[in-house]
Amino acid sequence: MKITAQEEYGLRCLLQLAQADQETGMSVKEIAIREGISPAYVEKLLRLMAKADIIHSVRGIHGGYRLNRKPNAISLRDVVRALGNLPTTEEICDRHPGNRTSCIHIDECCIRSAWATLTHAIDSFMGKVLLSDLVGPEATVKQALQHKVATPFSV
Amino acid sequence: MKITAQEEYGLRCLLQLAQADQETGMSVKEIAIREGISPAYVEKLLRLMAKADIIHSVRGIHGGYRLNRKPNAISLRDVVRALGNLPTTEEICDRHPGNRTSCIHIDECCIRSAWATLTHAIDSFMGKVLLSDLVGPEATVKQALQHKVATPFSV
DNA sequence: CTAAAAGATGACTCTTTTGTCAAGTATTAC
DNA sequence: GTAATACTTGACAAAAGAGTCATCTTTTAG
Repeated sequence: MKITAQEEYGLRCLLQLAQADQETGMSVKEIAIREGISPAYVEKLLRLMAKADIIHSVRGIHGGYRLNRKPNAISLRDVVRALGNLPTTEEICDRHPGNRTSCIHIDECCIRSAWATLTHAIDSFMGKVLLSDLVGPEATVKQALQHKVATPFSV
Repeated sequence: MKITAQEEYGLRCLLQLAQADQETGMSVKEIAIREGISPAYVEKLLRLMAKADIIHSVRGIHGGYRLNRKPNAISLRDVVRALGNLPTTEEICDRHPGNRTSCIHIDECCIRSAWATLTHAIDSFMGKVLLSDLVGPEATVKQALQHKVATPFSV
C-alpha cells in the first residue's frame, strides 16, 4: 500500500498552481524551482494532469499551466486518478490472477472484500478532499481533513 | 496509491494457512497449487511473514508453515507491514525530497497533512481487520468489514 | 522576420519491484 | 544410513516505475 512518486510530486506541482495567480498561471520552470525537482519531470507530471482535464497549458512567451477549475472543484481523487491509480475492485482481481488465466477467487472471494472496502473508503475520503482544503497553514489544513475523514462512507 | 503484488499474494497465502488445520499447517507446494502461483514465490512471501513473526516454518517430511497466533490475533496491518510498507508520515517526506537534500516543505507542509491523515485512517482500519474476519462467505466478510471501516479514527 | 520563451513528444536510461532458479540444509520414514 | 520431502538462501532475470534528454512546435516581443 503505497503512495507513488508521481502522486506525491504531481500533487505538489498542482498545489503550486493552486497558489499561483489564476489568470497568469505558472511556468514549468518556476514550479520546478519552487519544488526542487527537474523541469523535465514537472512537465511530464503536468501533462498527465492536462490529459485528465485538471489543468491546461498555454504556449508562447507568457505561457505556462493554469487550473481548469477553481481549487474547490478539484479533488484529491481527481489528482490521484490522473497520476497513478487507485485500483477499483475489478482491477485488483484482474491484475493479480496468479499463473492462471483468471482470478482463482472468482466466486466467494474474501480478499476482494477486504481490498474493496479499503479502497472504497480511501476513494471516498479523497473525493472529499479538495485542493482548496490543502492550501493554508498546516494546522488549519489538518483540522479540516480530520473532520472529513471521520465518516468515510457518508458520501 | 496502490496495493503491491507482495501484499496481495502474501495475504492470499496467509489466508490459506488460516484455513488449514492449525496443527499440521500447510506446505508451500500445496499453497502454491491452491493459489495458482509458483512455489518459489510462495516460499519468498511466507519467508517475509516468518521474519515478521506472523508464521513459522517446520522442516522435514511433514513440514510446512503454521500460524504463530490464532487468526483473530493477526491483523491486516501486521500482514501489510511484513510484506510491503504503509509509509509513515516521516517516511513519505524522507522518500520524496526532490533534488534537495531534505524536504522542501519542512515547515508548514500541507501535503504532509493530507497523506498523514489518509495513511493514518488506512492504518487504523487495517489494524481492526483480522485474519478471522476474512475467512467465510463473502457476504458475511463484507458486512463485517463495512462495519469496521465506519469509524476509522475510533481506535 | 527573427529570436527568445515556453510547452510537446517520444525515446531512452536508471532504479525498484517481481518473480525465478539452483544449490543448499534439516527432518523423518524405512 | 539413505532417500524422500520440504524448508533456506542468495543470486539472478524480467518487468514496471521513475526520471532525463534531445528535438521538436507554438507564441509573442521587438
